[in-house]
Amino acid sequence: MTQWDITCYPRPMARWDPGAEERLKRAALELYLEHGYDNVTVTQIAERAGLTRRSYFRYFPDKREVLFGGSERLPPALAEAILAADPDAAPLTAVLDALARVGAQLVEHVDGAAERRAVIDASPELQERERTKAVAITEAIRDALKQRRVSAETAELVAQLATVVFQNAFRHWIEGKGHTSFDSCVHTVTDELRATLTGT
Amino acid sequence: MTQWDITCYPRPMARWDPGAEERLKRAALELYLEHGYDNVTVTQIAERAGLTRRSYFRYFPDKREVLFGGSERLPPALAEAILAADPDAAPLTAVLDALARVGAQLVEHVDGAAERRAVIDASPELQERERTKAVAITEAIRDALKQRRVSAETAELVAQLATVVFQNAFRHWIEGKGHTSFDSCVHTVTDELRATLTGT
DNA sequence: CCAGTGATGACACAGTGTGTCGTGAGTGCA
DNA sequence: TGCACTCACGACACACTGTGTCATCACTGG
Repeated sequence: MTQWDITCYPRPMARWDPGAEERLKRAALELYLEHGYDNVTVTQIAERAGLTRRSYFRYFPDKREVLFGGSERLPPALAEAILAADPDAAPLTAVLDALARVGAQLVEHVDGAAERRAVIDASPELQERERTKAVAITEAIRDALKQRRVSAETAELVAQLATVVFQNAFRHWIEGKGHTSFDSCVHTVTDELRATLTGT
Repeated sequence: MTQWDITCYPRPMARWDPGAEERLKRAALELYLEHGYDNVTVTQIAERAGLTRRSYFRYFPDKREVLFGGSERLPPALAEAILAADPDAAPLTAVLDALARVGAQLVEHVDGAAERRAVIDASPELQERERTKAVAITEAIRDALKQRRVSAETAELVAQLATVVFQNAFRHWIEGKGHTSFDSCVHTVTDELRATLTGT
């Protein structure tokens, strides 16, 4: 009555079941939704995924990270897009364009975004980790700008500003799910931000 | 040879030594500086403070919080300053004025600011907690703005923007310790931010 | 058929955070 | 003086996180 002898993978795949990481992610999301993050133990997640507690920690460094798989690809993607932008473009312009472009394709293959948001919103501990992911974005933007010969000070501020735009745009996009493009969300937030700063 | 029979407090003070919380703060800062956050245990902190591990957790909810004592007073102070500002002032103006005012007096009775910064900068775990404190500031600003009848959307953005200003101004102030006023740091950052946004 | 590889299980251990109970110093009252 | 009362603290137990170490076992390549 085990659940991992259903699929049969071709050559270069693993000796045991290769879907372990995915099973852990799904099990964790389900359990966190059902009982709340604090009331779930790593042992329970591992057992639902058909593994032991020790094996969980071979896939994820701690109890939180299981919810943020894939987020490590966003910072380098943003950096690449920024470096590929028009060399003459102003720093903020280059970053916002990159944001809109990368964010648009990011938004495609995000499944369970609403569930993840619900779980995170209910747990301060998970919110702390999410902010760390946001900082990774900020740092990637800052470093990319430095490579474009932007001053350290300006790079830092533009990166923080852009992260504010990104977070709010993403929130807008989730709230108005499907009815608005990510690109327009970015522009809306940027315009509002510009209005508050110049109108002062 | 105990260290808590030196001072003698008046009536409404405690039965044991009332300086327990302060001793824990100092012990933690010292140990974190000496050996690094990860290599220090709560037991070591408590013992240096002349207490047991169990008593540590009666003063602080976890191993991190001991470094952030007093930070809970900043959000309400900011909120109060914002609500006391000129009712006709633009949202960002009101917030930045409050920031400069409250920050100026905050900066006075902050001892060991540089040490705390060094410890936090060396520990991702402490950085996560510090961001939580920043979010508390953002939320206080947002809620204060809402009480000033600012729209929810604008309040959110201005609050996030102001928090960016606050953090960078505080960093500038620490780096140029004593040579610049907190107020001027706020203005410098604000001007730079405005330049990047309007110049785009 | 056999040695090598690599994911996994089993076990041990330090450390965090919490619940519970006992103790002993200081307090208020007769 | 005596006596209950309060309350910070110590002592102990416990669940859980995160990590090191070793054994196992399936699969691979020869």
